Amino acid sequence: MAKKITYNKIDENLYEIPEDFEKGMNVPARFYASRNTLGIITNDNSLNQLINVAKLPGIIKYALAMPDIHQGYGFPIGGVAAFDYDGGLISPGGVGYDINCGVRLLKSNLQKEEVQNHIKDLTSMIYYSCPTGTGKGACVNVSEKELRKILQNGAGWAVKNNYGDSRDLDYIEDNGQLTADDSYVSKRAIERGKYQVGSLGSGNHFLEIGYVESIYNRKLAQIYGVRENDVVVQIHCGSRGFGHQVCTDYLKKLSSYINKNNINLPDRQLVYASIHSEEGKGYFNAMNAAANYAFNNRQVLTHYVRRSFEKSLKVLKKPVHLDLIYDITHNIAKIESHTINGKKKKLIVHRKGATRAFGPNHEAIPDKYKNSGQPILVPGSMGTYSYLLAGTEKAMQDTFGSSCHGAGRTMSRTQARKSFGANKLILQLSKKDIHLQAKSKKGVSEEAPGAYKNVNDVVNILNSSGLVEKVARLRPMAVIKG
DNA sequence: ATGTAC
Repeated sequence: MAKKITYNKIDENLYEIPEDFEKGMNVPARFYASRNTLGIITNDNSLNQLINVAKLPGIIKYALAMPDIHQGYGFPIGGVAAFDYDGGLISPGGVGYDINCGVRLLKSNLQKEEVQNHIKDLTSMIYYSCPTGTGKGACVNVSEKELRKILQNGAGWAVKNNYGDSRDLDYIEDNGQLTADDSYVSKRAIERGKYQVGSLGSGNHFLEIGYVESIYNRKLAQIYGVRENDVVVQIHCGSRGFGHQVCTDYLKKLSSYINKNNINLPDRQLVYASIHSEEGKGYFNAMNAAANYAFNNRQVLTHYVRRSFEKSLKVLKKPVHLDLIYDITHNIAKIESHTINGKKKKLIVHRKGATRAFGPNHEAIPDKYKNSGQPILVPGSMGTYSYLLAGTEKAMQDTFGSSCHGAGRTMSRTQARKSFGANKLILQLSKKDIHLQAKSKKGVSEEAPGAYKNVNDVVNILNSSGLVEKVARLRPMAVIKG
């Protein structure tokens, strides 16, 4: 029986497991929770995983967990961990299998009332032009040569090949391109990647048409360009089989590195390497290549969503366009500079099921949003609300400029399948005027809102902690799932 | 998350 985890209350919604709680911890472990979510969080293995992360060498300040934390591979999902760049620790478990899983938000020039009567046709048009589900299926099949260009150029590949506008790139985290040497990618990953360029995938990935239901902050909403009743689209997907293969490949390579260097790990799933070693450099480059694959994936899907809107809504007899508000990543490790004890320090920040949430005036934020902080997109569970938030200076100080990525599971996929029937869920959504088009019933059951925390709670925890500013809330009209 | 088992 594992020993009971004890923690101190630091602030209204912030708890800390002290450094002396368990031998080997280098820093305390901190997690954001409310009275409501505390019981859920302590119910799985995620806090033990967070304690193990706190034992890794070179970790800075604390191992952090956002309010959507749940158990993952090695590191908890909803976790943030920053490591000293000189020590150079990088770990695939701190990123996850779905490298650069992320979400983008598009805003149309249409109002809810204009789209409502055509929602089923529109959804169907998108569903048949954007492949969903596991396995092969792509908007565009590419040769190895073209795939390698995607791995190097990210979303820039899509724009260059007429899947989007060059302005789109300004509104993607890191402009949709990270530096990557694709020679570190395995042949097998390349093979899997060729047939999934422009595909949604399955699991919690989705494509959603919705509208701006309420505005919390008029000034910020104006800067981001959203008003009540505006029709919006969210695309949530990642690097598909390509990223999965990269993770698999490097877990194996880094496991050999751990053995070769006689490193003791708190958990075998926490394999890592120094980014300055050949193995670590390899993972970093392959991970960035997968991130580029995902950025490009979301960009190609955007193109087909735009074409579907134009075709399906011809009846409106007006030009229809969708502008990208922002595209944000959920699963990645990045080299960033942060102020630690008054001094600028180069860090490797792992965000797994967590997003970047930079505050106002950060150099990485597009000019248009400079004064408002970075847009943060928090999709809720299927058929519930999603949020548009803004990063704050407090997030820079307390969480290395990070926020949560969603509602966060409370139930395993298996448990959810046993607990919720797909037909009943579809009916429940339809009663709320939400149209669902899904490839598999299994997927629908696994994604039942009852298997997730309440996204309103999660967002309010971060808001009351000062880490995010609430800008707007989105309500779904139609959801496409794998 | 994932050719849900190399």
